[in-house]
Amino acid sequence: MNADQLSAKLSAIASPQRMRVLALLSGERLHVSELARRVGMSRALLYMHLTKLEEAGFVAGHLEMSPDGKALKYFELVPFTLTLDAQTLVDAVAQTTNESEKTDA
Amino acid sequence: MNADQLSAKLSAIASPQRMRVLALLSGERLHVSELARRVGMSRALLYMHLTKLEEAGFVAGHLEMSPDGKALKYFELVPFTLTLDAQTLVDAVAQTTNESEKTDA
DNA sequence: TGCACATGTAATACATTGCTTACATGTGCA
DNA sequence: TGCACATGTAAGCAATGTATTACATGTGCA
Repeated sequence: MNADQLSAKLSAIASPQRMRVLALLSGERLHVSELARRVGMSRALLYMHLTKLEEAGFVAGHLEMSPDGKALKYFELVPFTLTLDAQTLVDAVAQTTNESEKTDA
Repeated sequence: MNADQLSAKLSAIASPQRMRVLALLSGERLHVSELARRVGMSRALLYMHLTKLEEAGFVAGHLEMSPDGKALKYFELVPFTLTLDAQTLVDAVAQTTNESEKTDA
């Protein structure tokens, strides 16, 4: 993982609002409207946050049909573990500057 | 560590520019002007980044006198290891919402 | 037909960051 | 005296990120 990718992941998670979303999804799978009520923010805003989290790979969402015919978009947490220390950063930076000479991976 | 504190730390580190700074300081102690040349950015800009990193506790700076009488502000890396997973976030969020009822820590 | 509840997005305003330029101040030295 | 090199900060601007409001669309049901 290069510096830009790592930065994207960290930026996605580095927000109190998004942390709350992740914490809630950590307990259970929820659909957007329900999640919006739980976390106390507008759907539109939640949407932006969810999009960011999904792009970074922390959550995954998929549309489902409820028994009574309503379309519900459920989001669930994607398990992850990130360890951050100086060496991690050195490696990420190294892979970034050498972006040109990538042989296999 | 509550959500806001964690967010501050992650935000500080979630920047390719600041990652480069940390990576450089990981190898050696450097003073601001020299660091600015190495990383290829203006001193003023570097200052902002260093301030952010210092507030988050990733680097520490102190003024020193060079043999020839110049004041040099050296920065060095503060060793750190951060592990991020769902539980970490749940804990951080929990400590934030219970901000009112803090007993001892 | 109209209400309740769902998804999805556009427009807009506002706040925060990131960055550049410029200046003030201080030391050593030719 | 003036140049080179250092710290430290303020002002202004461009780019991002955050948040609100509003609208279009669809389903079930009284």
